[in-house]
Amino acid sequence: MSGKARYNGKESFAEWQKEWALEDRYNFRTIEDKWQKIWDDEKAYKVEIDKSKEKFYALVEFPYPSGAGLHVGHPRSYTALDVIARKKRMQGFNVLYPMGFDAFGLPAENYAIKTGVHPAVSTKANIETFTRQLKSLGFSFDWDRCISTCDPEYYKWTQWMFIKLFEKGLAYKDKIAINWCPSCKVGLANEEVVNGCCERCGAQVVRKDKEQWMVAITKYADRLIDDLDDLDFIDRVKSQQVNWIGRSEGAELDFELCGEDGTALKKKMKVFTTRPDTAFGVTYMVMAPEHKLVSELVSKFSNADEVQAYVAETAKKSDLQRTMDDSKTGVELKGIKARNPFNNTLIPVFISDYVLTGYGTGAIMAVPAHDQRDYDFAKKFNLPIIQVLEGGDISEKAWEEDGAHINSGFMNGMNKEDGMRAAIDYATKNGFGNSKINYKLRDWVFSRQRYWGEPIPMVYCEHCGWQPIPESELPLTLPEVPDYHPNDEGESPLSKAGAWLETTCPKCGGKARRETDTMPNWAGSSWYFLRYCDPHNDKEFASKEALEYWMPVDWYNGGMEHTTLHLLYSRFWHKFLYDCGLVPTKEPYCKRTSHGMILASNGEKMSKSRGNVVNPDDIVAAYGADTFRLYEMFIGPFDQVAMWSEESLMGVYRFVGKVFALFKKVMKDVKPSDKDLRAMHKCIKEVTERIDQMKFNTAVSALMSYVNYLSDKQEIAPELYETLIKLLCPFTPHLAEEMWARMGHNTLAVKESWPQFVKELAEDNVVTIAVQLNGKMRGTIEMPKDAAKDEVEKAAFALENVQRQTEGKEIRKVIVVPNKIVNIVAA
RNA sequence: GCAGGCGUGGUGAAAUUGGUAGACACGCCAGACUUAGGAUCUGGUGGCGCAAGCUGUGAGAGUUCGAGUCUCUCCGCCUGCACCA
Repeated sequence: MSGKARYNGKESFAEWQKEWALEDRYNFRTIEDKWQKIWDDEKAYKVEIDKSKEKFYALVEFPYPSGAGLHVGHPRSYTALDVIARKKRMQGFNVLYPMGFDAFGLPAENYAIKTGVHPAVSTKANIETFTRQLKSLGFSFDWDRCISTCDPEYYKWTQWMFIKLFEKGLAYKDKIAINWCPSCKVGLANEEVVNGCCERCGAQVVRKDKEQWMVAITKYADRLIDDLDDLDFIDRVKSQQVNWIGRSEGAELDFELCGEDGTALKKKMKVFTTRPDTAFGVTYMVMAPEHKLVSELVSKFSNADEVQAYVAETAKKSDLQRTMDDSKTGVELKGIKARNPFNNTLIPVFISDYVLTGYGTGAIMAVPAHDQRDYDFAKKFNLPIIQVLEGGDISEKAWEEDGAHINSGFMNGMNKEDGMRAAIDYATKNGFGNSKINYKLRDWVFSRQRYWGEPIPMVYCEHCGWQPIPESELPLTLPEVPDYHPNDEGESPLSKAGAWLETTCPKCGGKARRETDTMPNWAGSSWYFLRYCDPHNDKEFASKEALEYWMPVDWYNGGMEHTTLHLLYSRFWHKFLYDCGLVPTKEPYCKRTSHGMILASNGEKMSKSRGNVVNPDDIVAAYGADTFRLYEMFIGPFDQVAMWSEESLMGVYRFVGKVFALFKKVMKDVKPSDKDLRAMHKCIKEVTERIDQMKFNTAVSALMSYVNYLSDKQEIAPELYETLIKLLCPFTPHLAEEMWARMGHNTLAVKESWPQFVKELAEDNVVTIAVQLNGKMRGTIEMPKDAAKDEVEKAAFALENVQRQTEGKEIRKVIVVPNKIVNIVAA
């Protein structure tokens, strides 16, 4: 550390202090610039492995460096974990709190298409802006560990891990429907489809099958559910992940298809059902319009034209539109029937878009009496409804509760459990079905026909099929391309990369062609927390030593919107690496919390188009980083949405100014009174506990109450003020540093130790007890803490109000809750 | 549609997890002060009422000595839905 920087060019600390004494206005600009520079010069937040200390790994979701710059929502999460990281550091932990950039993505590419600016150029500029903005807020990131997913030294390892997935059979190619704009001839992201039309040209978007790289996350479905048990994730994250994976137990059953007259077509229609026991109530069957049996059997349909028209119509709808639509549509496949294997009846077969190809087998047996969607469909198409579970009235709606089986042959009288078992046994014995576990979770579509992403390190050889490129050729860097549009077949812009495409097969040495698809954003963000542990390693993605010291992440905070995608993908990815013996823990994150969004003052989302965006730069310029940080912590409950309010921010600004001004009342020789110490210890206790619980808003309230208490005093003992500085340090580090120095210290406040509270002093020795009569408040009594029950009761009855209102009444019961309440029940 | 969440003064909210509803702020009202500042300080501020008191946590019911908190029904709002990240 350089004395020059510390004393701002002055020879001695005393000289510098003298200069301050003249300045009694809170000048955040000078203070913040000064301390940011000192922290930077001294690398105050640089962290290394130190086995003598307990580690703490705090992580926030790294941002996508958009052209719009930092949003006021970003610092909510970053400040929160900065507060936690700083407190942990003061408590003696070796804290890793890193930051980086999730830098590949669609917006940079669209910007390139529009302007011709290479995504690497615009991304670099955006990262610089973000870095400047983040640094202006005084976060305690170890900037030496900053990473970017678009850096070849980083994505080398993303590609390396993909090859591992391929080698273990978890990456494969499959046909998947994409959004296709027939006019632009491009595949569109969901976000680029507006009301079923192309965002750029307005043409009707259709679904089109395309070969894509897939990753078999479903193979990990059970472990992704089961291992949640041992994790400290907030409940709504856990339940949302469990529901997203959507495990359900049931059966797969085969229904024979036949002609109208019952002649077998030698085709089976496989369905998944969670209620095979209701099979006697099946009155029709439904396939998704894309189901392959539809095209295979098209010659058998007497209404083939109608069927094909419906299939074409369905291609225009997304899965989301299909499930959201209430009105059931569909077409009967005239000319064929299905045979119910349980009772041999022939039933009609339909196609309808309420059945999706992606879930189960893409076909269902419909039980209209006991499923509302089937019921609606049956009513619309005048299909029979047969009740097989006792209990409800099915004249108006489906009966979706349980009941004993009726009209169900061998299952009659059985409950759900027995019925399920009997139905599956029957199906197994007769060879038309078996029990089956199904998931809503689908395998991960890993291909993008885009430029600005990691190239998929695979080559295709006529003889050997798909082969990964040798490790020595990694990273496979993005080639330059003449333009960033996909080609007319919708192939990635990389298909125009000329000579880059041609290579040799790593297996047979023959001619081979490179994969032109790139990876999705989620790839790079699936393992970035591992790279932070050892970001400059060029031999491995991170050393074993670094991983064993730093992993797992102790506390990970991020948005709810990432719960089902990023958070699940990265848990899966990590488990895969664990299975390969590459990481020491089976889960990446011990604790996961989530912050609420910050909305504009009118409750709307902040957006450029609405013109209600608050730029963090303006706030820092007008009020300073400390006020900004403290306001974001005070704005409301951390896990809920909050509305931006410059008036509330002003209140916080006043508070910060008050803390600054309070310094003048600090007198060297004043000793704290017992009451002072109680106030101080209470504040330490509340701030300490509330930070751990992420109740930042009430932690700030506690600080405000303490400052109000100190403000009422004429003279303040140094101990009281220094404790305040330390407690404020995680929230307003610049101010804390400044006041710490003004108190005459030449150490850094951020490296001081966190104050401890004495339990006895943090609690009041006199308590106010509420006195109720029949549950209604009638007054309060002051009692020493833990006073005897009968003493409390006596004092309660002594209240004038109580005497008056109990006069002539019978006292039936007196409830005394120690230190809290006395309730007298009288009549 | 499915899934998760939220609902308390004029506003943001708090409530030791079943025990004094509205802490801490914003705003507002009244007053003080003057280096006229984005001031600062003091007092007040859920509603009705002169008061005693009554009433009050989206609506309705229930459990309890006691419910913002637990249970059920209903209403409203927000978020996500797999190629935005």
